[in-house]
Amino acid sequence: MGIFGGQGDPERSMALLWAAPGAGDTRVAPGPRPGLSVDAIVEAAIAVADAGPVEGLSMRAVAERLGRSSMALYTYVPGKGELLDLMYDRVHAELPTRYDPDGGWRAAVTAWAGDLRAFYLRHPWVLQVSYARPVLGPNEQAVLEALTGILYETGLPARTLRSVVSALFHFVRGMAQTIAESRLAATATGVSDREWWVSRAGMLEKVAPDFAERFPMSVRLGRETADQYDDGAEGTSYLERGAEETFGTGLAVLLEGIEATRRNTSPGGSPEPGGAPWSPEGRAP
Amino acid sequence: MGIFGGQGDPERSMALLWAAPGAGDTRVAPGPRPGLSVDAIVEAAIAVADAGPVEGLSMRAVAERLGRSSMALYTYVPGKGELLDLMYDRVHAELPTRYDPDGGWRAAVTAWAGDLRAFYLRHPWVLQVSYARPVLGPNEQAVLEALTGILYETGLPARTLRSVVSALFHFVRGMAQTIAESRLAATATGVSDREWWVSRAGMLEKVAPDFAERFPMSVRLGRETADQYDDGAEGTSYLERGAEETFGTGLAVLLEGIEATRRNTSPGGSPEPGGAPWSPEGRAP
DNA sequence: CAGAACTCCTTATGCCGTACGGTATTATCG
DNA sequence: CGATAATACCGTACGGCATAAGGAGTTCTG
Repeated sequence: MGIFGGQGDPERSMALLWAAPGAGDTRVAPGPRPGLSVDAIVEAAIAVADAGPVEGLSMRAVAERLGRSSMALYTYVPGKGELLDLMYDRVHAELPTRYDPDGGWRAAVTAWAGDLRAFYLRHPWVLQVSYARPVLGPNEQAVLEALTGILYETGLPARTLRSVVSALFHFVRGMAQTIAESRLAATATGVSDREWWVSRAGMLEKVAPDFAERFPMSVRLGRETADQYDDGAEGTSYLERGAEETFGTGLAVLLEGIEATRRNTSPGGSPEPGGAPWSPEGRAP
Repeated sequence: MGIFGGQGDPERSMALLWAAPGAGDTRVAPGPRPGLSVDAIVEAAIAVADAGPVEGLSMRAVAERLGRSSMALYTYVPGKGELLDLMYDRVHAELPTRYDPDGGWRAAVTAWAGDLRAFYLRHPWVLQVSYARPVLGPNEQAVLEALTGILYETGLPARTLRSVVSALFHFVRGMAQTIAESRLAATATGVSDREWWVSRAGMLEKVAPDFAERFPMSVRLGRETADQYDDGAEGTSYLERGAEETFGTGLAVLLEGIEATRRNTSPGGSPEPGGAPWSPEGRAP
């Protein structure tokens, strides 16, 4: 999903993204002194986006926070899309650029994933930015660089490594998104996760009394994992505690997969991990 | 990423979702004969959404396709959010509800993932619907049921199984989203993936001449995986062929992870897969 | 035939991004 | 000093969006 970044004059976008942080101080041009700066606008926009749902991020809202009219922003930034690209890369500077390799790649990947997860939860709007045509700013590149460096330790061939990088990103993004949206929904509607699920379960019973026969496996899974978080502890919500376990376990499974693939590969045999081959045609109509 | 579904009167939403397909034929109420139906509206909306980017899905556009005014839709459907929920569940009926268990769980999961991927590519807008507070319709439930059934074959404990289900969904969604957005960007801007990357690479060189020193691992990965798809074959695009390999390999790694976790677990020992434990605090500022 | 129930429409409100043109400010050049 | 040009910022306006409110016409039940 994704909201798309700017499309107007990519050269200008890239220049803005990669501009040295404190550049362009000396002023010689005529005209009134600039009261704003690209940096200030990006910062304000991040604050607005962090404060609520993505839809709240409007040019008007950002300008208001800076005491200007929305049109004043267009002096500094080509449009909303480009602003989003700048915000996107800027916040990525929060993430570590290096992980200690001494503890082994598993520990490093685990730390990387945890940091990224926490980062997405701090800035959920980042998850709205499309990653098909990446922003290609320096800070996101650094995050990718860190993970790539860690994974080269595994000795996996480059093509497999690329796949693993993708899988890890998608996993962390997906998990974080679930939690972020859940939080958002809770504050937006005033209904907690638990209340929501309880009420929904009740409705399901009414509207689909044959649920247990139609979906036996789902019911079984629900039964066997239920009641674990019913202790009513404070702090994180019902769903979030479950999500944390899901994250940890899922990540562990992925790491096991990397380890196993590594073992299969390193003898110098086929560069492909084992398992059934996959071909792109779906079987559905 | 996520557009949220309806929030007005959940009872009505659930009733609409779980309504029997051909129900409510006999007409006794006064008033003019209904010229539309929920089904017809949902179908039209799906057609509109499939035809282009999600932003093109507006109440006006759907109504226009049906020869009505946008407000006429509100007679049948509470609002856009609820309509989206209905569309979401409706298309999920395209997916198989059962996978042959005789070939083993690996083959079945592979088939499931391939089908789901193809499905998302047929209906990219589905990826925009939030899955934090699931729609909980019958057809999506059936997809979950199918995967759960397959995975119970592995003998994994329920809690691990839940994590694996999540990981698989996030993986397929993420991979499909990359391709879908890439296609969208290509048709929207008229610039192919390859052109885009080439042009971007050129800009990067200009704007960040020290790229190779700053990001050596990324450069190495790029070098070692480059030129594989340079044969200029027709059909699928440059990026998509890479994405297909990435999908297959990533899925294989995941399956390896499931297999390894299964082996670690089945002796009756700890129900947790191996590897470093994960704790929810990030280390970043 | 009266009244109620129902479908569908027109209109209006308040958002959004941003195009256009105007005004005030500040530098440089003569 | 005055003229000129470049710049920052603003007011207004356009076309889009979801949807609230209320009205017109249609079809049933009594």
